[in-house]
Amino acid sequence: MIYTIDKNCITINNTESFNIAHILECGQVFNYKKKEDCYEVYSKNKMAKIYEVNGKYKILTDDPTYFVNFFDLNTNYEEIKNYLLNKYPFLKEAINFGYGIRILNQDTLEMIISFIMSANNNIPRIKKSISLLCEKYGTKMQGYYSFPSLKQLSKITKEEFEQIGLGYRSEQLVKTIKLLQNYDLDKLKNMQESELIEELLKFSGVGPKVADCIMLFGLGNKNVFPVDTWIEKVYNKYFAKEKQENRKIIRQNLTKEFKEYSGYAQQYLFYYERSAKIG
DNA sequence: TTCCAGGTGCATA
DNA sequence: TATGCACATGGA
Repeated sequence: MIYTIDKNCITINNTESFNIAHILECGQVFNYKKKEDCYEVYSKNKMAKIYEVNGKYKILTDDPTYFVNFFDLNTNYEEIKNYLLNKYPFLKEAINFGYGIRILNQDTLEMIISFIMSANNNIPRIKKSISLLCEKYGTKMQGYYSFPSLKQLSKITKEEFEQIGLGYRSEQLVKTIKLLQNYDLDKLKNMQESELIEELLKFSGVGPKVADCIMLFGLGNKNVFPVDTWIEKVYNKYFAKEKQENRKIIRQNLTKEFKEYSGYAQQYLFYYERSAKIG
């Protein structure tokens, strides 16, 4: 166990597989802010402040149980990293670089909305739009705004989405939110993978890559390997005998190789590749 | 100014 | 089923 809980504080005692910068900046989550002395992470209508104190982390929150699950604190990441390192030596640099990554268990609705916004977009801009979305349409909490509920989302017009910089994704968002009315999101948690992908693809703005991200970050499915522009670069660098641009084939090959470790391997590689490129 | 970003939808063959 | 193009926007 890497953590202990005392009232409103979770203490991370072992930081070998918990680094808040790695966790937040590896592209799986957009709704957080870096403050002078801590990070603030927002999820649904909850918030946690993460402080680094004497080489440990203190996570302050009104709902420790929620954030224990959110940060996936009951999963042993040392085992996962050792498995990957032993089987795939070429991952060494990526895992050493992002040693403190954990795959977050995020809210399904929030992931659907956020990753529709992410298509053909860049991370700083996605973060900005989501921050504005919460400020304008979420509920005012103590010192922050909640992510808008489905009811709040359903009142947002296409034009209003455009005003927070969402461009042509605005219409897709309106369509998807309409489809989500009277929709049981919990049923997604009990579906088999192939059936689940088919179901997610019914949402406007959700293609194969966004569906994979929703499954990985919002439904706990580690068997998927989202292939975006960065992973395409990685694939052609480490795996491909000849240049492969068909992302469907890239995904097939990677999931076949990494199986239930796909999601983890994907995050280490994505974070390393993107960080190296943008400095 | 041009290129690129956690791609998708749609028309066409 | 596979391919190719249009699509808003802003940072680098």
